[in-house]
Amino acid sequence: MARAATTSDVFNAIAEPQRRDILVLLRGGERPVTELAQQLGMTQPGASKHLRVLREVGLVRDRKAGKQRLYGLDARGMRPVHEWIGGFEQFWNESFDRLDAYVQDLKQTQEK
Amino acid sequence: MARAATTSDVFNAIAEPQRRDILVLLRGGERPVTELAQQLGMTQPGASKHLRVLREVGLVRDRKAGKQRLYGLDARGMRPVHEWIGGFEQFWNESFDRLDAYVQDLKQTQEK
DNA sequence: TTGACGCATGCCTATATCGGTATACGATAT
DNA sequence: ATATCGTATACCGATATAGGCATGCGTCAA
Repeated sequence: MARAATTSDVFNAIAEPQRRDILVLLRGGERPVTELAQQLGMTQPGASKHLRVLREVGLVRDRKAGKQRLYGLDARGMRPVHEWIGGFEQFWNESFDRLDAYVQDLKQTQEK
Repeated sequence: MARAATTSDVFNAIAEPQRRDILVLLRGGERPVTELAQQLGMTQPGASKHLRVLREVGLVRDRKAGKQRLYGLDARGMRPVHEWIGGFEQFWNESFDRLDAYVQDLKQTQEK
């Protein structure tokens, strides 16, 4: 078979470092494509493509403003990710019996 | 050029649905590869490959147990993701001036 | 109308997976 | 030593990107 589709999946959309950078920039407010491209050191077509992916998963919205097209953040789409990750929160705070046991075990089983 | 490397990047590791499923299962405790593969309806080699990725980014740990190899969750690696997403939390709760303005604008600009 | 500017797309290449199958490896049991 | 079980890997095929370049389209100014 092949790879899983990336678009239309928020988890995949934010898996790209450059797309994360775009989202961070957009926290500061709407920005035109060219400005984003410039600030992130990427080509205009490159920025447009990433923005397209972000738009398709609903993380950004765009509106026309004269010749420009302003992109703005719509962070609501990140909620599912936040919730999914939140389901693991207790696991990184507690010092697990299981984890402890594991660590103890490592000292002996360690293949190095 | 090409695609960005997926391994050694937690964001990419959890971008794969099956890998997320594995992580969820592991919240219930350590599991041998075969059991994971079976419960998730994937082949054993398939499970092993995903586990390898998860191991490389530090989300799971393994230890030998006789003939078996038990995989356990190490959720600490998810913290960076949680924190990054958390940086957007205020943006999905507030009803933005910017977002409001945008919505208003949509009603007119809407290209449909 | 003609230009210039801002963006989106199409096309093309290289590459990183994902999945499946076959197989090699390590450990336990006979 | 040999067979068997549990896993990890090698190999292969199909495909979805990420990026770069060229180009098309829409908007505003002269």
